[in-house]
Amino acid sequence: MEDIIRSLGYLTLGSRLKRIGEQLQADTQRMLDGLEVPVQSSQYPLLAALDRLGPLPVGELAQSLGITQPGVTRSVALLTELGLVEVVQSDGDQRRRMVSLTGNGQRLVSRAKRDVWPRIENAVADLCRGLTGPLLEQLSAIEDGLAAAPLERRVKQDAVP
Amino acid sequence: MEDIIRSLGYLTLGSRLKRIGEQLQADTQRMLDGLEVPVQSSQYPLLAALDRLGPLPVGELAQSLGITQPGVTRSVALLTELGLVEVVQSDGDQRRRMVSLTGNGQRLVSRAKRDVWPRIENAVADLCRGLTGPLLEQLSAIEDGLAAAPLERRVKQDAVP
DNA sequence: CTTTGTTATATAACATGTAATGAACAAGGT
DNA sequence: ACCTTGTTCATTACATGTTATATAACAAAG
Repeated sequence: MEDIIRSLGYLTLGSRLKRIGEQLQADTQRMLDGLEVPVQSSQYPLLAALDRLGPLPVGELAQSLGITQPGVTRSVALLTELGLVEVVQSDGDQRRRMVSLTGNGQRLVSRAKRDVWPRIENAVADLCRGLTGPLLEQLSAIEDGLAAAPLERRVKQDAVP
Repeated sequence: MEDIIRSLGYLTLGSRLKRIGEQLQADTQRMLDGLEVPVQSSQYPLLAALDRLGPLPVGELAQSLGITQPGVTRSVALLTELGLVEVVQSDGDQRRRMVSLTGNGQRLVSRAKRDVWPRIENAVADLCRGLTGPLLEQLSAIEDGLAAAPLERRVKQDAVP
């Protein structure tokens, strides 16, 4: 069965990148399923941003993640519900709402940084190992690689000694 | 403002691909807005698949697009509503529903193939021109390129002489 | 020819992106 | 002191992907 998105080349590059991204996220999700944490893989960038940059207002969080503000507002509401982040009114400007990690959120990120993220990085690096050449060929190699062995089967057991 | 998704490298490759794909689709949408057709850019792959492969049952359409069957069912309902595709029961197996382009759908695809798709392909090819090297660097170049000049400003006026 | 498993599609519920709009607040000129 | 205007965030409506499940049609076996 011909893969149309692949056949159409540059014309459907957007659809193709989106599709590969979704597949990678789904694979990553399966790697995370072992943890007892009820957080989707797509929420980790937000947590990582707070961990890396410290408390941020909603708008700057959106900028640093490259998504729009309503998306951040919704994710923050979800993660607040889960007790992983909290929101306080800014001291100066009453419009700004500073988002920060809670203790639980900080603990989750620390654990992920130690136990999980290195595995994911290794698995993706393994998937992309040796890739060179034109973009479309690299994408085909990634698609073929994921079909042959999804991320969760690319974890090196000695990745975190 | 640091771009977290970009900074995290392989760890967030999935989010990054998805984000670039969405941006490309949005740019493409703006290139299509000149047409009077109320079809989102994301629907074109389905139309292209029918044009290229002929009438297909829902399941095979899903396979050829690399998405799941419920997604196809919904898109087919939408495009049927717009009069661009139609569904007939298969002759043999009454479970299968063959999807095909209507006259209007065929005309839309023909027009797109002649007037619009070459421009999009050219614009994306221009964006990706000269890209080589590791995947993450190519992605950065694409992000920078889109920020510098979105697709709609990359259309060569003589692309379709 | 009924029962039982499989296949094809539809439907519902959810996730997560977008754009558009409105409310609250800040800031500046008169 | 007030308007006006811009900024920040929440809310709503939509698009489009997913998974899980229901339903209908077919196939195979007694």
